[in-house]
Formats: sequence, structure tokens, C-alpha cells
Amino acid sequence: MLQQTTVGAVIPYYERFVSRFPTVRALADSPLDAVLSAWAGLGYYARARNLHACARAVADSGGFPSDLAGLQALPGIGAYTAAAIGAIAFGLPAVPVDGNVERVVSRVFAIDQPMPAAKPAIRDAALRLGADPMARERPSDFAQALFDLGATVCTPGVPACGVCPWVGACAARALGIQASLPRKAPKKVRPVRYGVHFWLTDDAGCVLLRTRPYQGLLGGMTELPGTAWRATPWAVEDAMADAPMAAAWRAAGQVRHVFTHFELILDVLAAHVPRVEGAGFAARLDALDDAALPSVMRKCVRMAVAS
DNA sequence: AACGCGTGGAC
DNA sequence: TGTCCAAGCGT
Repeated sequence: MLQQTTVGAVIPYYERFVSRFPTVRALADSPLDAVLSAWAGLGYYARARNLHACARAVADSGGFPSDLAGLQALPGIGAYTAAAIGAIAFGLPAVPVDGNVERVVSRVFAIDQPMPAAKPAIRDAALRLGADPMARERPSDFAQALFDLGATVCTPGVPACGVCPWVGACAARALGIQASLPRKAPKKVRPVRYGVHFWLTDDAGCVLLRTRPYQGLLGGMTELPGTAWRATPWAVEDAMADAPMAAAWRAAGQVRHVFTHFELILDVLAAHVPRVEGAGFAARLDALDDAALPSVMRKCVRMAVAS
């Protein structure tokens, strides 16, 4: 859960998740849809799909691998997570290099190549630090100390060098370039895409939903039926070709949502019919809290209900 | 190697 | 409002 996600965002999800799936076996025996429901709102849903596959692999093989290569071969576990598990769970002399560690190490050693080209040099330098006898004796504490140094002292922007225990050893500080490291490539422009989604309710207290393909963006998650997301806005009459039913559609409002690599502007159209029909499935309105609706779709629901 | 992949908080 | 970015991974 912590891959690219803040501790504050993760904690409530973590508590609910381990309560609902208390063991690897429980997670492995649960349907993927239940896992995606528990993950809904946290983002990067491939993590949930990978974690589920990982639990099944671990359960099938009778336990966790006990070495880094075995860990990294599991779905969703890369070099960082394998090292973190190795150091923290198994006490192996591994150095997990996350964004915090990259920042600390690039500064201490004044590695001023731009990211991501600097990654190999940073990793090598981190491994040198990890070769210190004290680090090798306490791999978990060493990893946690690097995380916390990066999170609270050696921060992005202007770091708190005045209270840093490594200020005397920091090459970037000596050069006065600490605030500019690690160097990053310029950002790319974020394109805008447009779509139309349909909120269709009926007399039985249901709404029509559908499941997205299990690969790609929001893979396996639930959504309101809608058009494709494209670079040009939709004329209402064109979007109607994708409406689930002929009905008295009304404009419920507009939703804006920013993804990592594009911005999305959605028009929400709403209608009420005696009984919903169309591709997808009817879900009870009073059960939407438990649905696998990603945040962008919850915004659409909120807009439709409020209109 | 570069890109696709979510979300919400901090500033 | 916009911008940055967080305990990365898979392709």
C-alpha cells in the first residue's frame, strides 16, 4: 500500500484491509472483486491485483520466500519492496532504496545527474552505506532511519540541515546545492480528456454500473456506464449513442479529475426509469459505499445524487 | 528507457 | 487556482 502513497492515506485502508483479510490464506481465498472493493479510493489498483496474485502465490507455495530474489519474483514486489521486506521482516542485510533514500543519498554524495539516470549511482552509494558494520547488524533500524531522515529532515525543497546528524558528511551541503538534489527531468504537459457518464436509477432503488476491463487504467474497478475518454469534448447527441437506455436524460453536472498522466473532465447525465436495463449490472444505491468505485467515479455519484 | 498507472495533502 | 510529490512496479 505504501508504494507511492503517503502513510497518512494508507493507515485507514491498512486497518480495514487487515481486518477484512487477516491472513495470507484469507486474502488468497477471497475473490479479486472483494480486494478491489477494499482498495477503492487508494489508487494504483494494479497494486491490489498484484497483492491478490501475490497472496495466492505465497499460499500455493506454502510460505514466503526467504531471499531477495524469491521475494522480487512475486507479483507487485520489485527491488525496493523485496529489500524492505528482507531488511524489516527477515533481518537480511538489504538496503531498500525508495524516494526518501534516493534524496538522502543523492545529497550526501552530491550525485547531480538527473533522475532517473542517477538511480544506479544512488543505489551503489546506498549499498556502500549499508555495508557499514552497524547497518549490517541492524538492517531494519538502518532502513527505517534512512526513511525517517528523508521524511522529516532531508526533505524535498529546503531541507532542515541545521538539525541533520549527517550535515558534516554531506557533500551537497558543502557545495550549497542540497536543495536542488536529486535533480529531476522537466515535467511533461498533462493533456485533457473528455467523457460522458450516465447515472441511471430505478424504482427498485438500483443504479446501473459496469466493470472496467481487468487490465489498464482502473482495471477491474466499477464505473458508471459512459463514453470513451477522448481529446475532444462530446456533443450530447453523440454521447447518447453510448447511453445504456433511451430515457429522459438531464445534465447533472460536471466532474474534473486529475490522473497522473492526464486530466479528465466528465459530464454526468442522469435519468430515472421503472427498471434499469443495459450492459452492466444493477447495484443497490444503499450498497454503493461497498462498491469498487474509484475516486473519479465517486465524484460522479456525488454529483448525480446532489443534482 | 520511458511510459502508464491514482489519489489527496501540503504549500 | 496550480504544482509538487509520496515506503514503485510492470511492460
